[in-house]
Amino acid sequence: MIDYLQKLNPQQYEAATTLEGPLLILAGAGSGKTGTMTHRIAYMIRDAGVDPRSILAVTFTNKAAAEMRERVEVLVGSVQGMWIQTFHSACLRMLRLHPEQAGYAKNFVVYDPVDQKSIIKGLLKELELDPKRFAPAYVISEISNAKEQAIGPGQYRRDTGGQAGYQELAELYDRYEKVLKKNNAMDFDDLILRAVQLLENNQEILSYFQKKFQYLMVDEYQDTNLLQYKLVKMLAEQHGNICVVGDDDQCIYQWRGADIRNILEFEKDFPGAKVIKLEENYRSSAYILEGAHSVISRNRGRKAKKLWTRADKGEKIQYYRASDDKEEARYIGGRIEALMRKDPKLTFSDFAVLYRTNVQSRRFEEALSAKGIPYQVLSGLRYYDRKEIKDILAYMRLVVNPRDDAGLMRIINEPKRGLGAKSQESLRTLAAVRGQNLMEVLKDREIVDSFPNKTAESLHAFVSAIDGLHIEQANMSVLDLYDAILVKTGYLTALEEQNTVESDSRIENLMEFKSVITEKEKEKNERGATLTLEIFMEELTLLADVDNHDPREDTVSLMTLHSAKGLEFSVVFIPGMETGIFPSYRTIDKGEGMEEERRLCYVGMTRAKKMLFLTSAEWRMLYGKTELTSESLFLKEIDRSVMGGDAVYDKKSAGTSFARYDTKAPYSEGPYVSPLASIKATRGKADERQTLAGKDVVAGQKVHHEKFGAGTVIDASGSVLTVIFDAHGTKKLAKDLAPMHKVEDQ
DNA sequence: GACATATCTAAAGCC
DNA sequence: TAGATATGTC
Repeated sequence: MIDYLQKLNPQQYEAATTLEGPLLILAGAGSGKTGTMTHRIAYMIRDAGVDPRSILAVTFTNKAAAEMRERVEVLVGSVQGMWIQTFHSACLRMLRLHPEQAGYAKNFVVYDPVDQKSIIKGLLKELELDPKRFAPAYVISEISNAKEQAIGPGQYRRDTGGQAGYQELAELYDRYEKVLKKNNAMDFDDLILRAVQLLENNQEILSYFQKKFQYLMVDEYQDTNLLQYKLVKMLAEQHGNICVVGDDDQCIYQWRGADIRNILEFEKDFPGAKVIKLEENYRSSAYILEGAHSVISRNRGRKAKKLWTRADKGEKIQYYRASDDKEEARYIGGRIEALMRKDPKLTFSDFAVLYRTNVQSRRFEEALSAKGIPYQVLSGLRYYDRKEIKDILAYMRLVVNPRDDAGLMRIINEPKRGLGAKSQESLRTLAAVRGQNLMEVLKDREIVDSFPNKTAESLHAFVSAIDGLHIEQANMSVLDLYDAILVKTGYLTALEEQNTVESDSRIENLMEFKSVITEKEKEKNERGATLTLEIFMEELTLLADVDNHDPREDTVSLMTLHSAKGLEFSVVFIPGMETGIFPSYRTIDKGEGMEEERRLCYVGMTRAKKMLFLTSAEWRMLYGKTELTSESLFLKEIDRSVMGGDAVYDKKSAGTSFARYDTKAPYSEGPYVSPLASIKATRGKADERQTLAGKDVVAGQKVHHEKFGAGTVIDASGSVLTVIFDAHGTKKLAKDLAPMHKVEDQ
């Protein structure tokens, strides 16, 4: 056996040394997936004589790509020549090599969601559509979905023809595509779609890449969508050397297009495929694994597998039902303190609170700061989403590609230069009438002069600034250009004049951004290349997350279950184990959605190395209302034998003790009916008693409803509090009970 | 264009 | 409840 492969277990070793033919590595949580993949690449290069240039490894996130690159570098010394990239950047790279064949001009730009939104907004105006009925976000998601299915505007129109509202959507989609084409721009979905089309329509280009990439690897294969599948399939068609790594149990992104069938049907899609299961877990203690398994095994659509560990049984899973959401947070804070007192080796960064929705974070922030516990919240907000950064990026883009209308619209009045909605409106119209890009229109002196004096002046100044930068740009470093933009556009001056706390922090961010550029330049220089503006822009647009999780900081981590995928912590808390929160009310009566929630639960549980705490709150304030909650179905699915002795279920609601649930109940198809009815509460004045299915209810009365189940009407602080048990625990019932009255904090 | 007020809505977020 | 967005007023 080769020395560096010695650390691998037999399955990992086999996976790392199987190079030819289709290979599916089913890598369970904590099974050493990345190590296996990187060793596989190392083996190719060090022992199998594979040319690094013939390796293509794709991941979903920049973080994953960076990690893979780093670890391969450690093993092999260099990643030179290999394509270790995200799906999007790999596609972009192919498209940059053949823009014309893909139907674009050389300097095409990549639009982000903000640009998309501004385009859709413009189109809504143009078509005089109601932005409420056609919310930009909704329109964008429709378009995105269509593109992920490789459905163009024409087919979209045909497919949806006749249905109310779809006519307009089809028109929007069609025009949206035309705008992008005219602006020489692609959105994120285009990157994959156009790359696939490029290969589909150009046999030579396809053959070139098929020959070039003799060895393909795909990480997180369970998250691939139809287009990504097509891409991989095409590239692998000739040689079949395709290795995909993934875990169907961790497919938690179906809602954004991931198609779990890709991994489930890999062997069908790639005949002769070898399947290797990595089932030895190196992360969690046995009780935790057992608990996670008892949950995930309820899913039907999954590949049979079971993680095991050599580690001790460890601590049982703890469950705590708090009285309300505040107490739940206090409890978690208290537990962190107590555990750290007990075990001095624990640091804050050993703890994570993983919640289902971002709104839950607030309570934990409050509770942790009250106790003086340092924490960091990993929110969806990203560094490059900051306005000032986006603005400067838009300037850069416009300088590179003057046809970039979305970029221009973004910054034409940023900083304020008197070019408000009205001027923008007429510019847009002019451009539309003349079929030109905004910049082309602006370059026409006559047109600009036809605007009111002040406006014309501003426009001239704007055009000449951009134009000047466009010309100078060729002989400038990225950093110099950045400075020039800040100064010549008046952006920096405007901020300085504001002189507020906010503008100060913006300036700070802008300065911080300079170090990002410097770093990138250094990086490139080390590899003997120079950082061109184009390359820089590219990397930035596709760089979504600057890994805002800083593991070096000793803080408790607060994040959603989704963003926890791939991470691990000694002690994990999963709060909000309640019907409606987790599983989310939106999925409760949908089998598919429910399976995904269950996978999410599995992902969350398997993040824990040593201890896992699940909590729920009896009363929870949500959307301004306080409601009685019921415990999550998932709690009942965890095998009792791995739960800590002091786990108390529904200690306050009589008749709902844990023992009543048959945790081994067979998993059945159809709507998920929780054995435990959930409770909705509403308070009205005594003379405004709610009726339930035509029945008048009064305080203290037991009620029964064939659909909603049994419940009791109880009395709270003088007025009637109607409590209804509902088999689904969804908001549907709330509607049935309207009008609802607010329930004050108990 | 800035600011105040009204209204609406509520999951997750990779590139 | 809280935030985002739309609308109103100066």
